[in-house]
Amino acid sequence: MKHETFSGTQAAKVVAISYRQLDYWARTDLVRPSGTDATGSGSRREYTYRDLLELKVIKNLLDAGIKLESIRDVFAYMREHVDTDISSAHLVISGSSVVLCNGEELIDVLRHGQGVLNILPMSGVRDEIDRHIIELRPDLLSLQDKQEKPGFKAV
Amino acid sequence: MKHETFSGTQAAKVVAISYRQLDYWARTDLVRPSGTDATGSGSRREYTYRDLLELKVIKNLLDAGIKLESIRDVFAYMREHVDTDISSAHLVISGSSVVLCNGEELIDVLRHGQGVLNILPMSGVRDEIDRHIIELRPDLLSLQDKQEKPGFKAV
DNA sequence: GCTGGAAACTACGCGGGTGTAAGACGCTAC
DNA sequence: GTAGCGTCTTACACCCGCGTAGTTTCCAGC
Repeated sequence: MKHETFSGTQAAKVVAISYRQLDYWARTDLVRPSGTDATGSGSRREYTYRDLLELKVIKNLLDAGIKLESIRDVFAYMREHVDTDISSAHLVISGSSVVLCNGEELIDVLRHGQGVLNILPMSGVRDEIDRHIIELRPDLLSLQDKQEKPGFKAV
Repeated sequence: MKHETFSGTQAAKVVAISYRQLDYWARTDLVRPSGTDATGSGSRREYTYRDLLELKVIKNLLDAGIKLESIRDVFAYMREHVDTDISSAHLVISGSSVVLCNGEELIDVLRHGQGVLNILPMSGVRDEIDRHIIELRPDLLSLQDKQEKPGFKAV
């Protein structure tokens, strides 16, 4: 499969953020394009589908009122510990630790939770991304293949 | 029962926030002392036990990485819609709406949730507050009575 | 090789949420 | 009444997360 990538402005549109946000996040190492990074004025960033998933997760967390600072911690933690298919799980943030859960596990986490738990169902994230991509680029129906794994692992 | 109240500095210590935070929150109408409000330089704010619960909830949400702006929305919503005993329930924040749940309801909320859910078990909040109060003022063991209702209602 | 457009870069500014420091005020004790 | 202490108040400054605007660079099309 051809590595289908997205420019900065395209990525921003797909995940519904401003270009300035995307740019700021790239400069401050929150999410850099894993396709091609910027190499100076006039160069082009290339975001992969997997990047879009991360960006959308961030956008959802922001919309939920989570501070960007905390989101940075979450992703730092995730990049270290998490790497599996997340589509059917829930992302659970408790303080500085992050877990992926489904079903009974999730309930268990809730019963024992002492602090605030931030919970994001990941299935919705993938669906949303796919919808927006099709809207923006109907040619990319080849995305039906599931080759591209989302980038997180269960801890 | 004597309406036992707490000064600004005492309240700040009990909920483990800085005085500047407490002051800022009072000035910007997030949490004002329901005992006595400030009436100028040298006056004294009087916070009730119920106020302490609210402050502690805010502190926990902040620690979980929630933006103060969102917390303002949450409390605006709660003051309108919520008014029951929260000690045994979970505070669930989904976007701009807030609910109190326990057991099966909570699970249902999770299964149908599309956005991020912020979940705070309230039992821990009350316990934490009580512990810190006893630490600060061992004389107040009269707080064993449950006369003071927490200030939120189920929606 | 020139030109136009799209993207990345830079500079500047702003508002929110505090921290620090110092001043103003009321109350209690003497 | 005045000295001291605990508070509230005010002023100032800082950093983060962008928005706005203008500039620079690359690339495509001619």
